Amino acid sequence: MSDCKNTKDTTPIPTREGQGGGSLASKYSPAEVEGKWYQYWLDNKLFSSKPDGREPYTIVIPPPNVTGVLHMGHVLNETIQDILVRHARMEGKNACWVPGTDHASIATEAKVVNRLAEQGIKKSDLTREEFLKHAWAWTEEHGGIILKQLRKLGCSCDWDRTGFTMDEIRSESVIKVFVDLYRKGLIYRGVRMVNWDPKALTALSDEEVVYKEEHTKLYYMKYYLADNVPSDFVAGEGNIVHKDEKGYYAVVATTRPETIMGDVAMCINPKDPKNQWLKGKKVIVPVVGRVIPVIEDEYVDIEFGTGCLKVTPAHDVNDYMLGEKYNLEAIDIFNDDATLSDRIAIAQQKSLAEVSVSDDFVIGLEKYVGMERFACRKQIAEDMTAAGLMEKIENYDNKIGCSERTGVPIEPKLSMQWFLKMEHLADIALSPVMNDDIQFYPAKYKNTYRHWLENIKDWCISRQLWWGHRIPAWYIEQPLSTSPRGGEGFPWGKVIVAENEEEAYKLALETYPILKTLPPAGGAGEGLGFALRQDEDALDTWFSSWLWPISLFDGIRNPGNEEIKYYYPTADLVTGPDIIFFWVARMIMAGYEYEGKMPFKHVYFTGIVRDKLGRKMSKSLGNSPDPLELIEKFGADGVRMGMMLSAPAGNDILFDESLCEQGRNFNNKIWNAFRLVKGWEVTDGGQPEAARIATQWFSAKLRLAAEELADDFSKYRLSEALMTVYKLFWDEFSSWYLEMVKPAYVDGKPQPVDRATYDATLQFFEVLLKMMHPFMPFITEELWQALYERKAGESIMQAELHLPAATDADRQLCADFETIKEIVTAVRSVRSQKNIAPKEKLTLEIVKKEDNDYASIITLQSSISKMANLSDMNIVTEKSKGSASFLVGTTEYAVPLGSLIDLDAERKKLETELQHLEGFLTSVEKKLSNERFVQNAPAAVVEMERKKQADAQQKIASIRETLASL
RNA sequence: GUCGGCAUAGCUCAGCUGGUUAGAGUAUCACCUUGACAUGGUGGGGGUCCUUGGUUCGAGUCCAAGUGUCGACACCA
Repeated sequence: MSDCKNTKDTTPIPTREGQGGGSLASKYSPAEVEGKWYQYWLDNKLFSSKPDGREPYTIVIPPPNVTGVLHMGHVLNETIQDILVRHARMEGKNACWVPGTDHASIATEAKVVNRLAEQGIKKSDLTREEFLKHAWAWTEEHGGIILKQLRKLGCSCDWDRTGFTMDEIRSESVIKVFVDLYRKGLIYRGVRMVNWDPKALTALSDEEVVYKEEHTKLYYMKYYLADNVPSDFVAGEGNIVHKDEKGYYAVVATTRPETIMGDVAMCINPKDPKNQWLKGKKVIVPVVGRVIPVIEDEYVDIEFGTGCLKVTPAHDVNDYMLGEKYNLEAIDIFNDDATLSDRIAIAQQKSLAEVSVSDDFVIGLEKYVGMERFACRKQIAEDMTAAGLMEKIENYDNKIGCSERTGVPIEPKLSMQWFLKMEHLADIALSPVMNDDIQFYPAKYKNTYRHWLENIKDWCISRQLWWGHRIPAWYIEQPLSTSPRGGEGFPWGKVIVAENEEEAYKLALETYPILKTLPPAGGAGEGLGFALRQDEDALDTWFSSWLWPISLFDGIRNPGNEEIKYYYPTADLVTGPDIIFFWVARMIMAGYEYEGKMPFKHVYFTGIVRDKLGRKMSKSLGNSPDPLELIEKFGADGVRMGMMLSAPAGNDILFDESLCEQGRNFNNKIWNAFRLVKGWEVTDGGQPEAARIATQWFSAKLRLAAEELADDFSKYRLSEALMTVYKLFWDEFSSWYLEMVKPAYVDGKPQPVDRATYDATLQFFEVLLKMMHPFMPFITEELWQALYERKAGESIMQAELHLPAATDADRQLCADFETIKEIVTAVRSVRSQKNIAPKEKLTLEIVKKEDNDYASIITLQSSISKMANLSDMNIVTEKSKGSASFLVGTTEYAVPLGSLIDLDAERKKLETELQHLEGFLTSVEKKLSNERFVQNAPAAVVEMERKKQADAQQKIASIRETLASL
């Protein structure tokens, strides 16, 4: 034991043997401990859950991307889930945490495309089947890495239940739901304006568009009048007319000059005084030479730009609406990758053929064909300026809608897509959250949720991707191998939605009996007289994620099975508020639609993990630590604690490595407390009074703490719960309890501890370990196993925390102990001020007065003696001359100092305190002398003030007395 | 622009239905290498509770306005 301090040996303790603390290293080393116990938990199937008679507690993991790697956001999220799961498990619930991964169609497909590109393979050169082979290979190669990493963190997931959004069960569930919703009339297909990602080459949902602030330009372009303007033309009052040598013109402001190629009208507000002269006119689209009408609609903002709006129905959502309203043609000028289509040149020829337009206004569009959209914007602006068609260009700050995944600006595009009607689903999902059937933590997100549901638009669920669930829709076609069959009344091109191709054939024949009249086709596999071609599109990833809490228990394919009946609804969902619409809201919809019940009872929204300067963690800033390196450095328990120390629900957390350091230090503290206790030699001697009192007090303290802890958990205040156990262990247990029961040293040798104290201490330690286990699973298991002899396969994970409820006597004892602590601290403070060594024994005098409140303290005096290192405690009526005194409550205490006393300093200290007390008394008396206070305030409050007054008066008298005697 | 949250010690945050001259962790300062732990011990200092007004016997807490800040949504081409 004596050489402990110098040892650098960090070998973890042997678990069963080696009860002697003396063999333990002075520093806790997590590395081996953590690996060892995780394997033990796995070997003994301690995470596994099967339905039984106990109350279930279920969490489904927010599935990370299958090819992702662990980042700090995951650490926060998964730590919280693990804490909740472990806590529930120790409450005796049947805890089931289901892990899994998400196929993340856009992200994964993009990664596969990139890798193929590195190998010189273009996606377009591959068939769908070939591409999917590559994608699966990639998934198997990189998939599940993140799940392995979760084990390092200590996550107690039931790994046998691991799901994947594209495995068989989940895929079949998705298809089944699609078919069902289609048959319910909630899914439809149609041409709509959608958000097009020109890099990923797919449509996106509104939620997948993020807006970015950008500095752009506002271009003011000249649209010359096509009408002959009489020479005596006079615009009315208030009109603003533009005219130059080429003629009269209107000015249109736009941020996207390249889209003029799709212009089909110019729109003004009918009430706009400055543009009245344009009513009923026709104008020439510059560069293009197309003659377009001036239309009127109040949609146009009079104040913006010049009040003239160019209408391009194919490339702007609002213009699209105008186009619908006024029956305008939509000219799509872009290819799918947002390069300029050759349709623009064709359109120009067509428009020039109709009306003759002076060459002054026209530039041949061939040169722009194939150009990238932004290059074209720059080019066309230059060309227009050169041709005198540009009035001016201004700087303009704008928010651009960009693809969440690829980051490129979205192109609004008309296309044929599949949509899910949201009205009914939003209806069933709103009220459970608003009336707290499903509780949000923090509740502020209820507003966000409501706002979204009340303004919801139909969900575009089709994606032009291959990696994902292929839409189960087939189009009826004529077989290729036979000559065209034509014929009126045949359903060529009609869509059939079914769970598989076979079903689709059946359904096609049922729906269109006329198909039965066709002679069989000749080709292989074309026994029927028609062919079915499956839709090429895949489904939005979230269309599978939204079923996750149901599909993980196979509740879609096998409704009402044992598992879904037992585990659903799940208890808690832990996720970031950034996916409240993508995922949380939609799971609630699916939950009510398919199970008739909420998918989870509580939603815990985490904050975003930022660095200590408040910046988002990102690869480019290099401010995102690698969680695995942190775990190596501080241990998983240390990292978990570092994360949780400052992570109240919903608040962003400013992560700093020093928090993990704090966590590691705490582990070390626990470790060393264990070393102390396990190093004790035990005798059958009697229990010292100080130790007897201490054990009594600490068992009361534990009961109170357990209540506090339960309260914190019930409110999902996990960082406060952690702080509760942190202080309980470090301050109450280590600094007070252990110091009180610690046997003394005699002649440099530690004395043995009595059996009663030893047993109690071990029991306390076990309770503390259980309280800390959800937060720090590894070290608590290590020490729990070493504390007592355990059976094979046993674990702290399953140890329940049974503590009797705290009693009034417990509360009183703990309150008295707070007084003791004050006295001890005051004595220590005297030592510190007077430079008296802790070893030197002191005497403490309790000054007896009428109405003194020290009665209960006297019974605890042995503890005071021990902690303050006193030789004597005397009750006196008159304190010794030359003593330092202090007040605790209304009782005066004094430490005789003899020659050590510094009268000036003592006087000064007392005067400061006196001043403070007098100020306090004044404020209390002011209150009491206010008649309205005495009349209006509750009696208890007034009584309290009177007590404060009396106490203060007593204290002041006591200090005055002391001052006088000095 | 609309809506919402937040503003308390150097930092990160508690502070419940208004009622001790406001608390914690951390940082900081002083002292201490003692015999579980210097990844430690002991003691201390540190606050105009954003501003202004109001309600009230009484406001960090309730109300209003303002300022700052963060977020959601909507966007004017």
